[in-house]
Formats: sequence, structure tokens, C-alpha cells
Amino acid sequence: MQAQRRTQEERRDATRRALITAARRLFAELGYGATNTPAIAAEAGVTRGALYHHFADKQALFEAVVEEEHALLALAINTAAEAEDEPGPVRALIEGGDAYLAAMQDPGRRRILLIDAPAVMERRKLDEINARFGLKTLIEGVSAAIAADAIRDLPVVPLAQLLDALFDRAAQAPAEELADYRKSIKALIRGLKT
Amino acid sequence: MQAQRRTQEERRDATRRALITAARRLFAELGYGATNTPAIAAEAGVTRGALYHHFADKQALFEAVVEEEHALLALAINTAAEAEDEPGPVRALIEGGDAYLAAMQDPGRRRILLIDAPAVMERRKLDEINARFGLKTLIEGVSAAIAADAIRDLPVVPLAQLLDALFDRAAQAPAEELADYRKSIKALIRGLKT
DNA sequence: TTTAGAAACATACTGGTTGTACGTAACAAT
DNA sequence: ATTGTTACGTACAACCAGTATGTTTCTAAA
Repeated sequence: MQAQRRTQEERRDATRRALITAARRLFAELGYGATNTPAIAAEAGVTRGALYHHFADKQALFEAVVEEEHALLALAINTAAEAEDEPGPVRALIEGGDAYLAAMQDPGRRRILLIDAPAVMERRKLDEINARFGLKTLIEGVSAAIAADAIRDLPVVPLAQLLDALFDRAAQAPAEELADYRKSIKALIRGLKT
Repeated sequence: MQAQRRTQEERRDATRRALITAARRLFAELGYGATNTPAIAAEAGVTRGALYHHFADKQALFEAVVEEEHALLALAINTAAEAEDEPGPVRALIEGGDAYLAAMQDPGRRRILLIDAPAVMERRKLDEINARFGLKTLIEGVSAAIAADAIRDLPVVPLAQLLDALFDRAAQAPAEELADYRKSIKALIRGLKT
């Protein structure tokens, strides 16, 4: 079969995409440690040479996966948020959290973002990604709520981090207990009302 | 030098201790992934043969380290708790949290318990250890607070998990922001009051 | 107190994995 | 066409986890 002529950028993007997709699949299913580069390359239909041409090492590939997964997650949440009509700032926080929990129902996504990423990536790098995506929305939400005098005046970033921690933990709860977690989270957030 | 005669149990305990201590040092400093068994054995002053005689694999050694670290953590917290005189159940939760945060100021401990353990160990095993130590205390505290009608009636275990998540996140905050985190946590818990 | 057996190690080896060096093919520019 | 550059493929070296096997130390019974 004759290889069709492609521009370098097309070639590059295609194999990068194949690699990231394959890696995401395997990282999600097996975890970072149990996933090896031969398997990733095979799943992507390329050789390890291609992998190490596009990514410095296995960790760099993982970081690319994490970045994309965060972007997809943010997309899912924002999509859900735009469907809602403007509620109060406290309700917005709770509903945003619900959207987050819904988007986190994929076990692979949990494995990558909540379990492996903190262990594999440098703290700084993960924080930076977080700041650009999920946490950013939360900080804005908390800020708005405080500005509207809807919740107590507390340090914004720490409070946002804590709410983030609540949702992260709830996301890892067994599905049948999710409702109880949501109930408690609602109570915790509502307790912040002025 | 003549090897003094030791009982098997003494030999066994001594090398197990040396291995766990050495492993704890290296896991704390380098993380699980970057720590290799030759380094652990060298640091412990034994060979890898001894390591694999006492532990099934690297992961089993790590789990032993986690178990001990959790025990030490619980010990530190309980010691601090007994120094306090009996406060109200809500104050008890907050002060218990402060003791936890104080005991978590060791970066190696954070690395092992909060970063690596969730990624390395099976969920079930880690949950089981948690249930025996830190979380157990929290569940009791939450239970007592609800029984005393000091906080709202919410599902105990989920709420305890969520509070645990709060403290875990706060423990990972930069030292200079710890005060802000504690302030927000206090507000969140106090907001649960009936 | 010798001796058989078991437990506690040490040594040697194997398979697998990561990262690199180097070679080749595809595209780009002149 | 050719020359350089980017995208890959192949071969290799280092390392590491785990195992198999040998050796030493302790235990206990004869």
C-alpha cells in the first residue's frame, strides 16, 4: 500500500494523537507503573522510536495525557454549566461540583487525574495545570460568592483548594454512596453562608 | 569480629527493622518509583536477598512502611489529644485536625502517606489501614458530634471522609498558607453546627 | 554434643524495561 | 535533483525486579 503524501505537521499530529490516545487507554486501565512503553507503542501502531521522538520520556507522555484529560474534564463541566440558567453563587458552586462529580464517573479518568498524576508528576507542574483548568473555575466561583456576600469572607485560594479536595474525595466514593457524599458537601458549603 | 549469638527472632526483627527504616528514608526522600531495592538493601546494610526473604516484593515492603507510618501518625495525634482536657465535640474535631496537621509537617510523611500510597497500594488495602487508624478517630469524632446534636445529622462515614480530605489537602499546603487553610476548615466545620 | 532440619541470609542469574545511539525514510526548500 | 531537516525504525546498553540456588546461622532432638 502506497503511503499518501502528508505534510510534516500532519504526520506529527497524527502520531502524537495516536500515542496520547493509546497511552491514555493503558494508563487508565493499568495505571502508570504497570504500563510499559512497548505496549503503548504497539497500541498506537508505531514503534518506541516514534514515542521517544515526540516525548522526552514516559513521564512526559503521561503529562501530555494528564493535560489533555484535564482539558476534556473542564470542557465537560463548562458545557454542563452553560446549560444551566444563572443561579445564585452558592448554588453555582454546588451545581458545578455536581457536574464535576458526573464528569469524574469514568474510573480511568479518576485513576489518571486523582491517583497517578500526583505521584508521577512534579507538584509544581500539576499545580500549574490545575490552576489553568478546574481550580480556576472554583476560585472564580468562590470569589464571586464572597463578593456577592453569599458566603463568609475567607481566604479565596485556600477555600477553593479545600472545596476541590471535597469533590476529589467524593469522586472516589463508591457509586452507591455518592448521594450521601453530595448531601454532606451541600451541607458543608451551605454552612459557609453568611 | 565474632558474630554474637542471637535468637532467630532477634535476627529477624533486627533486619526487618533495618529494612523498614532504610526504606522509609529512601521512599520519603525519593518517592516510591525512584527508589530501587539495591539502594534500600545497601542503606539497611544487608543484601537484596534479605529483603526478598522478608518481603514478597518491593510493594510489600512499601506497605509495611505505610502501615508503620500510619501507626506513628496515630500515636502522635493521640498523644496530643490526651494532653487536651475534654472540649466540646466540635472543638474536638477541630483540635484533632490541628494535631493531624502538626504531625503531617514532615515532608517525607506526606510523600509516603498522601502521594505515593494511593498510587502504589490497592485501594482496599489502603482503606483498611486508614480505617484502623486516622479515619477511625475521625468517624468516632463525627459520630459523637452528631450524637451530641452538636452538628447536623449527616451520613457519618461520608462526612468523616470529607473532613479527612480537607485535612489531607491542608497538610499539603505551603507552610505559610497553613493558617489560612485552618481558618477555612474551622469555618467549614462550624458551619455544620445545628 | 553431635546432627538433622529449618530459618535467615548471600550470590548468581533471567527476563523485562527504560532510555539512547544510530540508521533510514519521508518531507521541505532551493 | 540535492541537500538539509524532521519523522520515524532498529539495535544496543544499562538497570532493575524477582527468582533460584547456595551458604551460614540458629534450633531441637537424639
